[in-house]
Amino acid sequence: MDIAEAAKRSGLPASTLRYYEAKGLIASTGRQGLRRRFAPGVLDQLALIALGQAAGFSLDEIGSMFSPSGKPSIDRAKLAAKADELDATIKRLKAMSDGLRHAAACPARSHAECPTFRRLLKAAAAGALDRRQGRIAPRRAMR
Amino acid sequence: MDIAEAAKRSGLPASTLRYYEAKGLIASTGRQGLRRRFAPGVLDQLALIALGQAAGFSLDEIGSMFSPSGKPSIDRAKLAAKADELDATIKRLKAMSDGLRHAAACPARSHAECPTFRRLLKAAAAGALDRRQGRIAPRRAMR
DNA sequence: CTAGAAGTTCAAGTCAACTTGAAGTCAAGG
DNA sequence: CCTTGACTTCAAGTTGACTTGAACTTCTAG
Repeated sequence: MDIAEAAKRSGLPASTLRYYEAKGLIASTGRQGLRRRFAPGVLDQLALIALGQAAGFSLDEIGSMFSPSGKPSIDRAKLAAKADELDATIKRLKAMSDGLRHAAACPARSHAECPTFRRLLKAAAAGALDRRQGRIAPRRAMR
Repeated sequence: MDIAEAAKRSGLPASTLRYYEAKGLIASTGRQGLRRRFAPGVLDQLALIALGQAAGFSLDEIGSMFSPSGKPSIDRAKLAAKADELDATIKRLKAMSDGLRHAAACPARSHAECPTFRRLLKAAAAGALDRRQGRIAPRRAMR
């Protein structure tokens, strides 16, 4: 597979694939002339990277979690710790979602005065302020 | 409240508060000499901002969702749409968490060969690749 | 009254994750 | 054979969310 096909099949621009290769996140099987060739497995690898990103890991973290061949390369305890982190993030997100949904539905004049909203806010904000972590990045344009 | 106290109570550096004020996300009640004074309500406002960030909204989005006084300023349909977006993100995060936890526990030699892991990966990755959005930012150092 | 801690502005720097541009290389079709 | 378009490298630019530094002004304690 050449870079154009890998790009097309993964939905990522070729520049990103080169960037990931330079970072050591993926590997090409070699070159045909100057041109990179990729094995089909690179698509799984890219999916894994996208997944890791969606879960809030930086590219460096992803690189340290999985080798360019897609096999987990860190210890199980660390993976479990990441899962715990993720679960905490999920809880806060759930609170935010509930808060937004309530704000959308609540008939109170001002949400600042609505006890339900305040409770939700307080619960979620406590987590957000104290353990400021696990933010979700601004979403990019869909392609 | 002066900026130092607001900083201390919110856990944010003063520079961030100035930055938020410049962005129109919070408002000072006025100046005492050159120095900003903040009403206690600014703390709720900051909590709301932190919450919005944790949920993946950019500062601009937060600014358009809530006025500097903390009242929701956009329509309810939009809030509900954001909540839906968030729920989708939560689903992917949950899949990632399950995937990590499984990777930590699974006795298979290589996760690439474990059917459970592959199923989880496939499900989550499909979402992550197709609708590339709602990433969580790399977490910053805890303070 | 004066020293110094803490406030102020404004411009510039930082970081991650890419993207873009310039300049060059190469393979395939007409 | 020659053009064309996809590929290559490398450096520099972009964006969001801040942070840092320089130069300056104030409030507060002694």
